Amino acid sequence: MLDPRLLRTNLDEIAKRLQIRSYHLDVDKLRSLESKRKDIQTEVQELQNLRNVRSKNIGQAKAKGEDISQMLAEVDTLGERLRVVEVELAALQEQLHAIYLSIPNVPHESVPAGASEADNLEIRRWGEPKQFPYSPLDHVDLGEQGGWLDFAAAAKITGARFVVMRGKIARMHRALIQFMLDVHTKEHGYQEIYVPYIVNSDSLYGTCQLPKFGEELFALKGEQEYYLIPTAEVPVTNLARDVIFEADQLSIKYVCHTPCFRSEAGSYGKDTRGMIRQHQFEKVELVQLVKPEDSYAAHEQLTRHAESILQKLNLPYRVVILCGGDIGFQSAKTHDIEVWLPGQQRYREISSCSNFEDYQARRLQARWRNPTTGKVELIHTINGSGLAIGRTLVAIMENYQDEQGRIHVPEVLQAYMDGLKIIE
RNA sequence: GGAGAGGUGGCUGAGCGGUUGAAAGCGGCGGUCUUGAAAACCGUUGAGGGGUUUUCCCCCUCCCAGGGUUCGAAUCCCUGCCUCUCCGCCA
Repeated sequence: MLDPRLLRTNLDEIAKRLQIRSYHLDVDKLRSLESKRKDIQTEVQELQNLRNVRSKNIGQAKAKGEDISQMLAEVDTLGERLRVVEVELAALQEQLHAIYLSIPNVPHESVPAGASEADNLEIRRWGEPKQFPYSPLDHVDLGEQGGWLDFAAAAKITGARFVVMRGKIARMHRALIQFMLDVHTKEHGYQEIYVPYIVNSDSLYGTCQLPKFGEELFALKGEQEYYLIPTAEVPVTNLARDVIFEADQLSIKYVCHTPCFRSEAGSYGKDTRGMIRQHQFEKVELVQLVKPEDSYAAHEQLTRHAESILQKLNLPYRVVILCGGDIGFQSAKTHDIEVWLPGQQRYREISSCSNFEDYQARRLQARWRNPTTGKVELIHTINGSGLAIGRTLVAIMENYQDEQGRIHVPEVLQAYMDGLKIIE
């Protein structure tokens, strides 16, 4: 959520900056609602004040043993009038709040304009896509041929967009999780954290999956309103909800492996083949909670941390800045890391690293005590995948295949697989 | 699942329905004292919002959450959530 005070004072400028993501802010409507709000709120507060003063007087008179029936009569109609305007104010504030929740974050000045993926700005490339002397297979063919990936079995057990993995590939999938957690904890200074995979709706509002993106979530049946997490971002970032940090506690760096569950509503017909887009997948997530002044340096650093995994696995990739039309709702700036997939002959997203500035923190009421101002202020939140496990497995299978359909194990993973060099 | 107890400020912990946003203690911050530190003493110390072109002041809201009773609720009544103790069950 954006700062309501800023929306009041700098409305035109915010509207202008939101145009970069092709978002139209109804400035006139907001202005008129705000001025109505101000009038009614003033009236409510004046009436409340009157009530408080009179009630206090009644109390004092009663204590002295005076007759209070006259005073009670005076206060008679006040409550009714107050109730009416209070209801009116609540309705108005709810309306305003709903609008505030529907306004996306203001993009950082370095975010390029653009309508779609095609306008994203490539900022660097690492590694060279390998030239195969034959036509390389994609992971689906490789996986089914080797008996490692079984989409039919998953479809029987559950349905579309699930997978069953077997044998050494299942083992490598597990190894990837251990490997990434080790790198981020030992080399990058993240604290490993284990969290619930089921969350309540407060948490989803906190990180802005609700109310706008509820159709992406799997809700659980039962007495409680519970949801499966779509990403570790939800439970991990919500650790900061309603917390006021001391300056010396920041920055906080968490790394967390969880499964992720996404309904993928609205992506019908997209990536229907293979493991690229599943309802259930594993991810190692990086989350940083930082002081505002540190957030862009931290965002860059976190992106590099995610990249380092691909470098260690020797997988070619590129990094792009998402343009205004492609950037996520709550993000001020997002780097996508895209890995080279020989089976598709193109770069595909394997990590998305975003700086939300104070947009999430405002919803979460995640704050810190700023010693220079002496005030309680919002922190900045940053997160990114480090990396998506399923897609990493796909990238390894496709990049490390040989002509016999075998998969060579990347060197850094061999220690996690009893020294195994080739999966066949 | 059954039976009890409880949720108050950074922490501990008071709080007959009426100057209680909340006693007291601890902690934090500032000061006095000291060569320095400790101790002692003095002062100060919650959050959110609105008004006011505003380092001054005024007002409103918040004592788990949501409803209700009342002129007036931290205090009374309902519902929910959470925590603790005991019993049962269980990976």
